[in-house]
Amino acid sequence: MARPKQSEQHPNLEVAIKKTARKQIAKKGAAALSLRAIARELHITAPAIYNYFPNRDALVTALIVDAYNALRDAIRASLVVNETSHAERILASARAYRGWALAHPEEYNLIFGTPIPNYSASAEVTDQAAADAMTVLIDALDAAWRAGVLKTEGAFTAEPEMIRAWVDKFGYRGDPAVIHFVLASWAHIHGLVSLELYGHFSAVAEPDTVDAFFETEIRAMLVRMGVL
Amino acid sequence: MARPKQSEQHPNLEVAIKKTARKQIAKKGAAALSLRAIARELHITAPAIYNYFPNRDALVTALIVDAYNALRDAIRASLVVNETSHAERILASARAYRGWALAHPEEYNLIFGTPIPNYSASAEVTDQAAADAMTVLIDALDAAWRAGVLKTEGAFTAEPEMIRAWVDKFGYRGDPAVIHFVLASWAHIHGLVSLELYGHFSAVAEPDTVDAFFETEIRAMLVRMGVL
DNA sequence: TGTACATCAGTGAACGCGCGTTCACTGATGTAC
DNA sequence: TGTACATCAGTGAACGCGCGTTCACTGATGTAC
Repeated sequence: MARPKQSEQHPNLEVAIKKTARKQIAKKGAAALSLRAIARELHITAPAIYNYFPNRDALVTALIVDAYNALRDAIRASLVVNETSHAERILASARAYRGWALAHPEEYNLIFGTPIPNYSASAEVTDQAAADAMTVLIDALDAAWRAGVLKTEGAFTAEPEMIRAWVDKFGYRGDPAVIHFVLASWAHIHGLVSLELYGHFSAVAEPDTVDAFFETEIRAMLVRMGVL
Repeated sequence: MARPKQSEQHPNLEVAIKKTARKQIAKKGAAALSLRAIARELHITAPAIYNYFPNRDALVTALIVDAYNALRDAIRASLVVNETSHAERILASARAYRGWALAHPEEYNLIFGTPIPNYSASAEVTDQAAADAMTVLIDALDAAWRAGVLKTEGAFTAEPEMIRAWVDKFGYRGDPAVIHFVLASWAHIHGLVSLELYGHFSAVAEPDTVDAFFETEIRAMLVRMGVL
């Protein structure tokens, strides 16, 4: 049968493929991602996808990179809007992180969830995207530290080797404790978000009630850093 | 061909099935769990598994329950051994949590990782196991609170609705802030552990360096609760 | 403006594979007499 | 101690399915003349 005029069905098929992939991941989980299922939903044949991605792994990698970039953009946007105070900026970035995760659980999964079976990431490209996202967080806390509102003394007794590795990786020139706080905050927020996302917080299946708990926790985080 | 004498090959085939399942999950991820692959490794045929589990989902459910119980036991053991002080007991339980997760990443995944595609948990039985594990954590902090070494004032300005739900669920009769601290600590530790587990902390792929960072963090947790 | 042609995004058939589950069966085991 | 029998854990064939990937192909599009 004749090939339908490309522009009629999908103005940008590469984007449509990724979009459909995300939709299916949201429904069935990243591990169940299938090229044939994507093709079916787009009313194309499976081999057509190979014009845009050399194989399934390449598609997954593209999705992961997109996810990192979207998360980074969401956080960055929250920082720009909030210029009232460093405390508000940091709180806003934490809320943006959670907000993005709740709005795009399938992409959050892609980044932070269980590794997908039979998929091996092409580390270079995903690592770069991950570092980009991390940079936004570092910048936010660095700005607070430079402004003198972030108290780093007593952050740790002996500087963990891990912190030094991160400082080196990002060529960070400020107080290493800032990096420590970035990683600690990230871990805390990630813990909150991922427990919420997978339903471990809902003692009574009322998801909305997590808001206040999250708010309390990120404020405690700022208290620890001396910002609040 | 003749059936091999049961006791010769696998003294307890049900246990062997679960053990092999765990092994394969560790290697390929929970999503890739396959009855046929398990059978292959055990040198039996796939239908034989149906003598022990009515279907694949039942096996997964059993694995999840086992995982919750193993985690609970690991934490409980750490509490019994450490009776020097409440601070040490709580630190020990945090270390036990991490230690168990690192030693059994596949089971940790089963509990806290991305939900498995095409698997729907039989909630009743897994919820009970989850509650059992949570009870151990609650008891540890409750004991510290009763001994007066856990400072709950100022834990939150307004009690989050979520905390009340948890207090009700466990019929907890102490200060609701204790429950708040349990959930907060759990989230923090879970965040640390899951980022470590999925390699997000290894800036330079040296996993051992996380130890000191984790130690610093759980101490900060205790400081926040007034125990340290 | 009209025609010949190269491009290349998509098709459809085919490959070999592994999966969960069902079914009728078999034969070693332990028990009752 | 010896024999008949019920039990039931395992077998092997079969089912229908969806998967990633390959291949030779087709025909609409845009371009060069």
